[in-house]
Amino acid sequence: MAPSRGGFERATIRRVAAVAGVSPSTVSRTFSHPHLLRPSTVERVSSVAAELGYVPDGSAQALTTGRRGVIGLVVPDIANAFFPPLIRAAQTAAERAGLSTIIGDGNEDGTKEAAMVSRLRGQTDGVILASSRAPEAVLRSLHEVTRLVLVNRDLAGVPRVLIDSAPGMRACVGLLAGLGHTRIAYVNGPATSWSNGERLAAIEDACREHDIVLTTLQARLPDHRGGRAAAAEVLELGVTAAIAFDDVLGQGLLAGLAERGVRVPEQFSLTACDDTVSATTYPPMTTVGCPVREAGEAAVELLVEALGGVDEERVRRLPADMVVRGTTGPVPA
Amino acid sequence: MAPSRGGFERATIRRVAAVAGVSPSTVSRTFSHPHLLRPSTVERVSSVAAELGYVPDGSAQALTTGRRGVIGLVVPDIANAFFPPLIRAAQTAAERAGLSTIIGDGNEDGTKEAAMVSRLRGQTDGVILASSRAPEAVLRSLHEVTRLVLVNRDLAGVPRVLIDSAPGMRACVGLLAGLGHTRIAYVNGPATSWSNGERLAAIEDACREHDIVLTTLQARLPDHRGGRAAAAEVLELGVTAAIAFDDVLGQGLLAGLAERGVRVPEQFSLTACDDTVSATTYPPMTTVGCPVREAGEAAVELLVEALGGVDEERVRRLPADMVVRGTTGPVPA
DNA sequence: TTGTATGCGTTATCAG
DNA sequence: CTGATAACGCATACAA
Repeated sequence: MAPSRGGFERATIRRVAAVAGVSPSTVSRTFSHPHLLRPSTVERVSSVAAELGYVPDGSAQALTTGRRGVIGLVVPDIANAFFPPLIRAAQTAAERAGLSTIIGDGNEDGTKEAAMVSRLRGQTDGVILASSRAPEAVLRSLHEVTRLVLVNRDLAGVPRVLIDSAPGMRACVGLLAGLGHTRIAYVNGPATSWSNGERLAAIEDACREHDIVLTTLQARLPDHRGGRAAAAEVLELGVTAAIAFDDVLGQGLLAGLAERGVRVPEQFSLTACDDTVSATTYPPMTTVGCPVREAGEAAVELLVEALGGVDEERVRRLPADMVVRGTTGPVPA
Repeated sequence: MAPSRGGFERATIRRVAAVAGVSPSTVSRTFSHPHLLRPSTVERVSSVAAELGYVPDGSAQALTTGRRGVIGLVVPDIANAFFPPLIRAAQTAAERAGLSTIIGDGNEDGTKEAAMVSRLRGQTDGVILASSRAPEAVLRSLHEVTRLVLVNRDLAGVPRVLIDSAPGMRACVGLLAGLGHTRIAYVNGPATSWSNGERLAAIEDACREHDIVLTTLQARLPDHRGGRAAAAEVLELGVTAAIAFDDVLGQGLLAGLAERGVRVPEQFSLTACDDTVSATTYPPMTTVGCPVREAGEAAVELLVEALGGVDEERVRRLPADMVVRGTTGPVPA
């Protein structure tokens, strides 16, 4: 077997030891427990290591310590604007804990997700599964064999981070009620989405409270085009305001309205959720600002705790609040 | 040392072997070279492995084979809309090659990037560095010690994928010229960006060719707000059209124009680059569609080649072409 | 404070 | 076709 596939002669702990005139264990300690060594030794070994371009081999470390120093983070779609900030925050938090992050794209497919998590078992210390599309039973069996943290999936017994968009959604309904709207529409997101269920429930509840007539509809697809196409339907409903499942759908809706010459917020009001693209639309959208960064950090924290042996169930709920911008106005006369 | 940190009893190849009544080697072969085994043996071992929830330990595999089955992908900012599609495509291509992908966020900082790549050396087989902000010398020394592929960085001697936005940019100028525009502005991107240099050069060239007077300016920051703020400056220039470095800047510009009551494309024309958010603005922007997905795939292919021992310099150039949408129109009378 | 010996889980070599 | 054995690079218990 050729150990150096392709030609790079990677420096090993032994080579460094030989050059520095110490034993391999001393080199090892230089990196993992320098306080056990005489400062001058650390100094000398470090400089030799740097000179030789030595970097500890993660695989070998993993084999002896049982910790790979890598976690997995699986999301349904990296390209969905909701996830990159979450990924970024998680990645930063992980790095702070000395962990690298392998990103998995589940391709909006629960089966694919489960397969990824399984494979990741052999390469990571644990995995975070965000907005999973997989059925409960699958998640449970995954949790049996892997250190697992869920984001936006409420499964008793599994550590999880939940973004609670209900307060924000209720606030949106309240805002619209205050502006005189009495008939509004909710444009649903994906049926398999836990968040969609939560949001819908909160809106229904708030509408009852404010005596608002709510009509719900489903966009053909929960994306920009779907939202754009849904504008026609929404207008036919005779409502004066709409709440979109998320920003992407909301932005589509906004474009669809503009396309039809409907001025927002003068003639129609609109709110969305997530605050992914709301700040960059014109007019900027009133939305619910989901704390995705905090969610990413919290998920890593929970996973790190679990890796450390904490076995109790941990749940972190993060409230999402309304952000008022320019798409909400008084009901037209 | 406690081998099973935290409580999970991971099945090893030996346990599977014992239960299946074969030798460890046979279990190993069941997964890596099943064709060397009698089908019935493969069958039996596989079922035992499945029962025990056995997954090969990547670290141990890495140690013997010299291949970790993991590559790194470092980008300046995961949350920048340009990268997620590239990441996604790269990740998919990598997976097809049996590789997992560790994502690194360089935080728009060349030094941070270099540190990430260094660290990744111990955990990956090679790394892809996209739109690096690091100076040439740093990249070269990184290339000395790591299998490295660059995206959008033209460094002789290092395998690289270059998205050539010049044709698209020239086409934009041509389009505007055909619509009667004779004075246009270019809003620059980051100074350290290789792409910005390429785009500017192409535009200058095309403007000369079409007898167009070009004014260039710099947004305070190359983001949405920067673009929005730049709208005022652009309007003062007395030009009838503008080309933005990228979509984000373009979208900001578009919002800034709307804010000032300037109708696009009736009173002012606008083009951008990247096609990240152009399709979702209102009106949808004319832009240059960068083949980021292809770039991600190509980068992985180059890296896989390098891992396979291909030592010759490989360069892949991908042309970006114009996508005409709704922000370009005839010069106002 | 440092060195020596052993084993982590797997694969490749070689023997059968 | 299958089994025994020796590494891979590192961290640790133990010895010095």
